[in-house]
Amino acid sequence: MTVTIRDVARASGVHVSTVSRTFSAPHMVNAATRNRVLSVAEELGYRPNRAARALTTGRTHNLGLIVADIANPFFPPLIKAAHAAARQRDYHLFVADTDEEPAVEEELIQAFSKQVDGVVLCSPRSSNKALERLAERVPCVVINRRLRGAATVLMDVGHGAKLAVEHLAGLGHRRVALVSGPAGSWTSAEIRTAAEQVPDIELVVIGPNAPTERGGFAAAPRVRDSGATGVLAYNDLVAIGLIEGLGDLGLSVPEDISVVGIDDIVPGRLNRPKLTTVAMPTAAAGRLAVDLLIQEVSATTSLETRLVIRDSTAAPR
Amino acid sequence: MTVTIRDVARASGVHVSTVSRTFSAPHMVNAATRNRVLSVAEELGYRPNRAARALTTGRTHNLGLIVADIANPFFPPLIKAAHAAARQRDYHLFVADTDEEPAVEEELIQAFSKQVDGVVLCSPRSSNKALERLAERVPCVVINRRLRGAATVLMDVGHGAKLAVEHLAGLGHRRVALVSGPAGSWTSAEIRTAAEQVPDIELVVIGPNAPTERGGFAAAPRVRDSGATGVLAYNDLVAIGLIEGLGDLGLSVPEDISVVGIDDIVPGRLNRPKLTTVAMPTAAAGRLAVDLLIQEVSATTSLETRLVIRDSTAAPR
DNA sequence: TTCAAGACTGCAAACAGTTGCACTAAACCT
DNA sequence: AGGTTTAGTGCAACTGTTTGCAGTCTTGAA
Repeated sequence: MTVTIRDVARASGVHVSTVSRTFSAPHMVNAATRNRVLSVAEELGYRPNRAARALTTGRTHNLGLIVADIANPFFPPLIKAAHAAARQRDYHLFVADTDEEPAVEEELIQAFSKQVDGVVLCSPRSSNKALERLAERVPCVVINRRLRGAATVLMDVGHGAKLAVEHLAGLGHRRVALVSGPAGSWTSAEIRTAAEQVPDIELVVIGPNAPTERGGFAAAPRVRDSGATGVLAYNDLVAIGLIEGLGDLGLSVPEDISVVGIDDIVPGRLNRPKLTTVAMPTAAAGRLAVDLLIQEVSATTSLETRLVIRDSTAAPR
Repeated sequence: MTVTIRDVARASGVHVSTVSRTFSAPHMVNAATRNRVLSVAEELGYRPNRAARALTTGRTHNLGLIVADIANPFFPPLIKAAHAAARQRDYHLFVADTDEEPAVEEELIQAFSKQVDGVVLCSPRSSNKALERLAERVPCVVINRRLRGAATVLMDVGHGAKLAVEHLAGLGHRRVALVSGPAGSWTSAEIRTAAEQVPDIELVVIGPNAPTERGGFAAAPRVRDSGATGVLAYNDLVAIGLIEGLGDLGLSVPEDISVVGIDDIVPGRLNRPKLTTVAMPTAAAGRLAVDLLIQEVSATTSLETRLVIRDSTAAPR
C-alpha cells in the first residue's frame, strides 16, 4: 500500500541503491537516470521513510525542544522561531512541556535521546549533575543557563536590568524597588547584581516572590511601604500583577509609581498602561539554538537585550 | 556504543525475540526470565529504538499537531493539553506552525504522514478538497472545522455568542454591535447567526475586520457611531484593541459601553478592565483530539463553551 | 502410561532504507 | 594500443525490532 524505494526502483528499471542515491547523494548518479527516477518517484508519490533512514544513518532529522510550560507567554515565540529554523533545514520538532518538574524534564530528555539528533533545553530546572549526565547521551543546547559540556545560548538579562534601572534614574527616580523572583533563580541573581551597579540609585530588594501575576499582586503593599518611586519587576507577569495590586491600593502607574517589567511578552504589550520592559530576544534564541544543534557547534553565545519604553514609566512626582 | 536488544539478549542469555517480548508483550514470557531481562536491560541502560520498532510495526508512537500560529495566545493552552494527553499514553508530539499559509499546512501534513500515527489539525486554512485528500494518507482529527472523513472536535462558539448577547440583554442593553472577523470565516458566521437569534436585541454588524488587536482598534469609530451600548467582538484580541480604541475616543469600558470578547486568552484575563468573554475549551479540545487519534475513533464532538463574566460589561447608562 | 494442550522460547524473515565494495564501460594518457 | 583513471551502477550486508511459525518441555487428563 505504501510506496517504497523498491517500487520506485522496479518502475524505473534501476537498482534500489540508485534510487537511494538520487535522494541522498544526487551527484553520484547520472543526470539522465536521476531525472527518470525523480519523475517516477513523483508519479508514484514516493517519500523516503525517515524511520528507515534513521536506522542506518543514525540521524533522525528530528529535534526536541523542552520547555517548562508551553502556556507561559514567554515560550511560544521561542517555540515558533525554533520551529521555523528547524523546518528551514528540513528538520521536524518535538515539543515537550515539563510542567516545571525536574523529574519530568529528565525523563523527557531520556525518552527523546534515541529519537532526535539533539534537544534544546529552555531554562531547565534539573540539577547540573543530572543535566550533564544526560547531555552525554544526546547533544544538547541550553537556553538561559550555563552548563558544562553543552552549547549555551544566554540572553543578557543583566544588561537589560541595568538599562532599566538607568532608565528610571534618568527619569529622576532615586529609590528603586526590585521585586525579585523565586529564591535560587539564576535570572533573579543576574538581575540583582546588575541593578546594584547603577550609581546614584538606592535599591531595595523585595522578595523572593512567585514569578507570576499573583506574586506581583501580593508584593504591592511592600512596594508601597518601601518608599520607592520606581520598580523593576522580575518579569512582565509580576509587573502586571503588581500594577493591579498598586491600583487596588490607590496608586496609579506611572503617575504615582513607575514600573518596568522584563521579557516583553504579549500581555504586557496589551496591558494598560502599556508596559515598559526589557525585551528578551526569545525568537533569536530559539532560532540560534536549533542552528547550533544542527551544525553541531559547541559555543556559548550571549544575546543582547534591549529596553522598550512604553507607558508604565514616567518621571516621579 | 548504543545498547541494542542484542546486547541485552547476550547479557541475559536469551534470544532477542524474548527480550523483544518482555517489552512489547510481557505476558508471553515467563516471570523469572522477564525479571532477569528487565534487570539486565536496566543495568545496561537499554531503551527500545522507536525508529526500528516503527519499521516493523508501522506505528511510530508519534503524533503531529499543526496550528496556524504558535505565538497566537489562543493556541498554547491547546498545545499544552495535547502534549500532556500524548505523553500520558507514551506518545511524542511534533508541533508545527503554518504561519497561516495553506500551502505550508499541506506540505507539513504530507511531511508528517510517514512519521506519525496521526495528526491533529487546528483551525486548518486549506481547502476542503486538499484536506480530504491528505486525510486519506494519514489519520486526521480536525479542531474547529467540519471535514468529511476526519474526526472532528468543535467548540460551540455559536452557543457562547448567544450567551454573551443574552448577558448583554440581561444587563439592559438593547442595541448591540457585532464586531465581526475576517470575511469567509466559519467562526464569524457561526457567531453571527447565533447572535441574531437573541430576542429583543437590535444587532448591528460591523465588519469584516482583521482578527487582531489592530482590527479592533480600527473598528472603534464605527462602533461609537453605531449607537450601540454593548459589543460582542470576534475574539479577545479584537476586544482588547477595541477597548483601547474606544478609550482614545473618550469612551470608557464598561461605563460608557460594554464589551464582550471570545476565546478567554491570557491577555484578556490580565487586561484592565478584565475582559468578559466566552471561554473556549481549548485544553479540552487538545486533549480530546489526541485521545480520538490514539484510539482511532472517528467521531464528531461538540464541546461546550461558557461565558466568563468579568469587568468589561455593565448595565448601560 | 500415553496423549493433548499449554506455556515458553528460539529461528528467521521481514520492515525501508544506506553504503562499502566490486564491477563495467567509457574517457583519458602516454 | 595498452594501461589507468573515472563515472555510474549493482550487489549484499547491515541498521534494531517485531512476529508467525515451529520446536521443547511441562502439566493434566484419560
